[in-house]
Amino acid sequence: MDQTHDTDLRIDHSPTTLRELAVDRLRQAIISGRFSGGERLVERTLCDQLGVSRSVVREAIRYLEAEGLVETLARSGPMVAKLDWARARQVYDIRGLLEAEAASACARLADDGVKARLHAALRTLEAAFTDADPSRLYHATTKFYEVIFTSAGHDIAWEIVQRLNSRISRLRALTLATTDRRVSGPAHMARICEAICNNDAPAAAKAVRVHLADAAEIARMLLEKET
Amino acid sequence: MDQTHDTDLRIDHSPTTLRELAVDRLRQAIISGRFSGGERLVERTLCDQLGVSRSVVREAIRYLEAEGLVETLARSGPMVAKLDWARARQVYDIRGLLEAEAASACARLADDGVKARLHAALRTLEAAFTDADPSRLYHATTKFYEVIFTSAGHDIAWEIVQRLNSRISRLRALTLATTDRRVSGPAHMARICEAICNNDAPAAAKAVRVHLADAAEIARMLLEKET
DNA sequence: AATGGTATGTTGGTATACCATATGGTCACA
DNA sequence: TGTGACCATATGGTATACCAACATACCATT
Repeated sequence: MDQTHDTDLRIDHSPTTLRELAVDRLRQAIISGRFSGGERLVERTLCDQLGVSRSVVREAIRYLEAEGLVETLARSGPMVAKLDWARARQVYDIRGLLEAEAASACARLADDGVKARLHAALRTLEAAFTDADPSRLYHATTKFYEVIFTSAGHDIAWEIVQRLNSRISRLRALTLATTDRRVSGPAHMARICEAICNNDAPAAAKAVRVHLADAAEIARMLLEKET
Repeated sequence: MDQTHDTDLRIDHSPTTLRELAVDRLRQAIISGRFSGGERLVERTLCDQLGVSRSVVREAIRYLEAEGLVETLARSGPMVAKLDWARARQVYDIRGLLEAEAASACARLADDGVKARLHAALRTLEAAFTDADPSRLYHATTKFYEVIFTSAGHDIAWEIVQRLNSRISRLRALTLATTDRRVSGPAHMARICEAICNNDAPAAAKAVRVHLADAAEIARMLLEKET
């Protein structure tokens, strides 16, 4: 709250380059399933679709390649990275480690401001769930975790989790949509929120692990069914 | 050993693109301290130094940017990412989680082949230590962990750890060099190796955590001393 | 039908041109 | 002397054109 005073009257220079836009668009297109796994990404086609030049497209692809969303085959060019259960399982395991740790730290540190933001995120999440709005639910879930990670000071872990999430984004969208079978989604989140608001670190970590184990189980069934 | 028969007379198509080479060179230059943290990376200068065109340099920079080694400021261009203790601490924490989990899994799964490779890696590590060869020590340590992660099937976690390691590479080189104060380096590794070879998962995880706590402590002192 | 050549498409690599912006300096003027 | 206008330079961002290598599909010859 003290250094904001410094940056307060700073001009919001936001020169969002074309490249950043292209990265976002492409990432979103992959995440949303617009491009399916294994699909080739032909540079010049993307130039037309995005309305930018090859330089921009190529640099965007390099970025997404380093993110793990795109893999470039030797002489065949870039394609959307494929996802099998062996890899997805690893992603869920790593998320479990990082998110449990973050929730634990958050529970130890949470003050009233954090708790308020967490409750707010939970409310929009529940609203999105009752409205059956997948996109809002997706973003609300992300926001919920963002509060946990950033208030715990785990910036880098949050970067990693976001990257992992975009890799399994299709699965994530599916699991979020499949939660009609159980009331798991918001119920799990509510338990996480409750544990953090009670400053109960072990309970928070446990609640996160339960939620992720559940999500991973749903993901496994989805993945093994479709192959 | 059986599929090598298939690929034996296969031409070793190594289409290492200029871009990959550029990425490796730049990464190595940053890791080795050739470019220090905060230093600007002027594109056209890099073109001359690397002997490639701007396209290649720019794409390489995008890759390293996504890796977290380079950050691009709004209208000032790319620069080598800086590292403070707040971020380094997070990196050590995350490494602790991932490496402990990997060592644990490795200890559960390790068969004779894994144990042999682990011992081999440990021997070259110890040799590099007695020879006081920092570069070999660095690579041997990396190799040691690579055996642990890959034999545990934690490919993705290994990717993440490697990325984190390149971020703190300067620190890592320093901590590896500073271990004359204690005999910690290879001694810790030996204990990790021993626990895994005894298939003692909890001991392996604990040994990893001890080693990392030690490394983090050295890193903290180094970082706070130089600022 | 098998073989060998050919055409096309895609990519990697490069060079170059143009524009916008930031920076720093110079110079005229108050 | 200080101030503001102005310009030159450096740099990043973007677009475009070109070429070579390679893979794939297709076609012709035997």
